[in-house]
Amino acid sequence: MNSMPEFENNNAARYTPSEIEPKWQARWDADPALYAAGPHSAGKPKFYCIEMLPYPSGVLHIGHMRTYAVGDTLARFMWMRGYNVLHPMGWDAFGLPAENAALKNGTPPREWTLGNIAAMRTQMRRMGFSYDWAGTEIATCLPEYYRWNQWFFLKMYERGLAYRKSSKVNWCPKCATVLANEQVVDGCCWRHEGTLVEQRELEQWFLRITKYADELLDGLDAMPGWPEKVRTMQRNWIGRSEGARVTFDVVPEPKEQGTEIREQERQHIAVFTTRVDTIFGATSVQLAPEHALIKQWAQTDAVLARAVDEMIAQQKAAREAGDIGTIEKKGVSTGRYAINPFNGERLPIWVANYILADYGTGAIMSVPAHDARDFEFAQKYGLPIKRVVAPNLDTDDLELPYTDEAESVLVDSGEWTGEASLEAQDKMARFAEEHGFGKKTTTYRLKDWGVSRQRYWGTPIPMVYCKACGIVPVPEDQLPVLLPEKIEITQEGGSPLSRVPEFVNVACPKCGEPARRETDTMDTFVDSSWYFYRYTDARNAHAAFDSAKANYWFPIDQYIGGVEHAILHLIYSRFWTKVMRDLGLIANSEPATRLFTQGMVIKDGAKMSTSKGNIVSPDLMIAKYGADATRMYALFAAPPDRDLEWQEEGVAGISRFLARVYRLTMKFAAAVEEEQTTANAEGAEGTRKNAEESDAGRTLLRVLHQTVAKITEDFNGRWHFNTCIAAIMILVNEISAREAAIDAGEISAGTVAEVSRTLILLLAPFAPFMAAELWEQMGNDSVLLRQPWPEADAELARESVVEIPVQVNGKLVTVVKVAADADDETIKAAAFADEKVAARIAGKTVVKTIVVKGKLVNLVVK
RNA sequence: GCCGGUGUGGUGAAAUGGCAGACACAACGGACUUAAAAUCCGUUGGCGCGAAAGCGCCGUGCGGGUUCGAGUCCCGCCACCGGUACCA
Repeated sequence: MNSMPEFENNNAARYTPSEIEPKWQARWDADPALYAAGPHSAGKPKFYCIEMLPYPSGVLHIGHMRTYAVGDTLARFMWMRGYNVLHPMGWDAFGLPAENAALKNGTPPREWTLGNIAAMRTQMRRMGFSYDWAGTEIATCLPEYYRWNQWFFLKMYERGLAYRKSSKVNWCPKCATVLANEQVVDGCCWRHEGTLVEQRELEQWFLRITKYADELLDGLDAMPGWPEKVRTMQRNWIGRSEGARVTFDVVPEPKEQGTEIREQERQHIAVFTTRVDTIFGATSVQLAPEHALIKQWAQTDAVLARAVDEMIAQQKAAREAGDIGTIEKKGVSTGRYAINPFNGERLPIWVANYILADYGTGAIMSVPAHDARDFEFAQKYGLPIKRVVAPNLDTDDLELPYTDEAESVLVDSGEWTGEASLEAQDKMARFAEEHGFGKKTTTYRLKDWGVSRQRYWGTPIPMVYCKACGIVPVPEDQLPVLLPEKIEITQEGGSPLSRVPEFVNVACPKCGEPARRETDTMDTFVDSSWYFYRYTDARNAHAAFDSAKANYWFPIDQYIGGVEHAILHLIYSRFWTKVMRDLGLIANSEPATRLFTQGMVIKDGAKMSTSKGNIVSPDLMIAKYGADATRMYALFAAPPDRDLEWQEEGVAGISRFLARVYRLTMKFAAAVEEEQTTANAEGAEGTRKNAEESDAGRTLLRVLHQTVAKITEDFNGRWHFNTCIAAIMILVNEISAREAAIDAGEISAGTVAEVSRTLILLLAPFAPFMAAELWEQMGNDSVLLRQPWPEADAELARESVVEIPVQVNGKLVTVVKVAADADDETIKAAAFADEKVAARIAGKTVVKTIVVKGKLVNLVVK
């Protein structure tokens, strides 16, 4: 037995995250004030940082974990920078999976959901995320929260922003329920693959988001802190297009001729077009298969009826196959005609499968010469193609379809011939309006938000239907309308709540007579549309939140989440913000100044997901490598906005790095103590004496301060945490390389103390458990999170000698060393003095010398 | 089709228009060990020359351009990933 090495081994501090992490987790859990935001009057600048709240599915996924690691690292940094930080967490706790779980194993949705929340909260605590649980945690399925959904709904109803109308909805015949658009996958139910979703006409509640369409769209231009991608997606989703509506009269049926047609019996077709300037080129009118007139005509026209049915069936099939965009254009003539109000031409009316019923008016004028789709259609069916726009009046040969409008003029367009396209659009629309057959119109792709769901696990819509009084809102003082908890979830159709008599039967709030409650619940996107306001005042029992608190914290300084919410959640919550502003509750018009969308986590080349079976469990990672290594790897492996390939070897690498840091730092603890003792004795801030420090010590200090500067800069700007961590690794490598010198006392205790101390501070946002442990082991009893972030000392960070690459004609020849503050002439001289340079330029003429101070020299020779 | 994004070693990736491949992972070689693990040290873009120190050439998806100088900027392509899809 040779005891010497073993002795040393035993003496070296071993990094044991399995001991350190639970110890600190317990301490942090026991101190609710640790992550609580300070008072508003504290004189500190505020920083409101949120990661999108998760759905409590039961397991924290490594993809979530990455998002939270990004937010947590930033929040910790901002704490240390002296900001008043609000960093909340909550649960998007309503939704269909809870009902599915109930169906599958009989667990009541509430129980299932709260159980999942508890499990995930534990996972998050294990990761060491700095959430103010006590002050902010919310679960949207609790009455304390959802009563305010109901309250907002009533406010919107009062203002005409919530209304009820009959509308088409997605209906799964197997679930016997309405589905949200996002639950329709390739035309089928997400739970019943292969079961086509039907369109059913139902009475539904809608929120009038279209009232804010222009503001939602225009606001995007003034949001530089949001990714361009998200803004573009929202612009497309809102889909504003300016054009004109033009009314075409339908020519009466021959059989009707001779008899007097009364004005109210006349039929009209309104078409929407963005190119009214091309109207002289219209050669047919095309209606959507679902258009009201088609339905009417089909009643007496069996051939038409069959054709329309076929079209609708075919569209369904195409949707099922997922290739709705590539479906072949098909149409059938209705045998009827419409009159072009501009020139009196008689145009055949067709029904065509490429006309969308729910966009514009569900009808178009077909201008084959100037629209690619109309062109394709006209060619297929031999409809005339009439050119009415050209680059100029003399154009003979022109490839069709010709769709340019910016530099085109009208031809063969009667009195409008010669007009520029863009101007004609405006003039012709006004002409139509003056003559009563049209109007300038703006159309949006965005539709009002249908919020009714025939489901159980959601917020009850606070409305009552009374035979005598009609729709009666539940009075505010009767909120919340509680969701009954004892309910059997079955496969039966219709709203589950409609089968709970105690819930349904209610006295009319107005007249007191027996009435029925609304049994639909709200879309869960309502819950997440305003939750971040609730965080600012989460325990308020009298209001959704206190305006003063919301106004202090809003807008959110940094919102972090997945790009998959770019449209739905992020439009709904912008809408909600504007409504709340108009209700006088808040002062801001947009919820978040900056939005960050992190990349996906990839495993084996595919997005990590349960269905692909390539899930990595954070718990397993924590058990093997610790939470610090797990979260640090998630930040190190790629910049946060990029997709991240999860490689376990990488986590192992980080954990080795942390072990090295731990061992080194623990070893220097003695030096730190010595330093502190001396400092106390001298009453000064430190004993470092730079002038007397060894070269090794000075180099170490230089690297240290360079690292501080780099990380501080990256936190404030680009968020490239991967290079921040790399910088810390470089620093640790430098320390490691000087371990022997430190052991030999060649570097002063003051320097060793400063380096160790600062290293811990730098690690604090990335590896909070280990940093806290080391901080304590160094003899500090202060809270690491409350320590000020280190300041980079520019003087110490400065290099005295720099290496300047020398190029000849742009090609690297050598590197020369010069003083960091050398002037151009000195650098130039050093370059010319170099042998290799001399050899390279021998016999040639130097025509130009470029000196970039501190960077390089380039000699241009001939 | 349209809108984003990405293309750099065996892999993840670095690089305000200024030494391409930092920092890691993996691999290989070595030290320690009876052995292994752990740890530490070293090598690692390609090709060529050299006994070696070293030296030369090529190299950031492809083709052009701007510049003293391009992974980076401009023009035109290609591939992959994501979103969207007949929006009149």
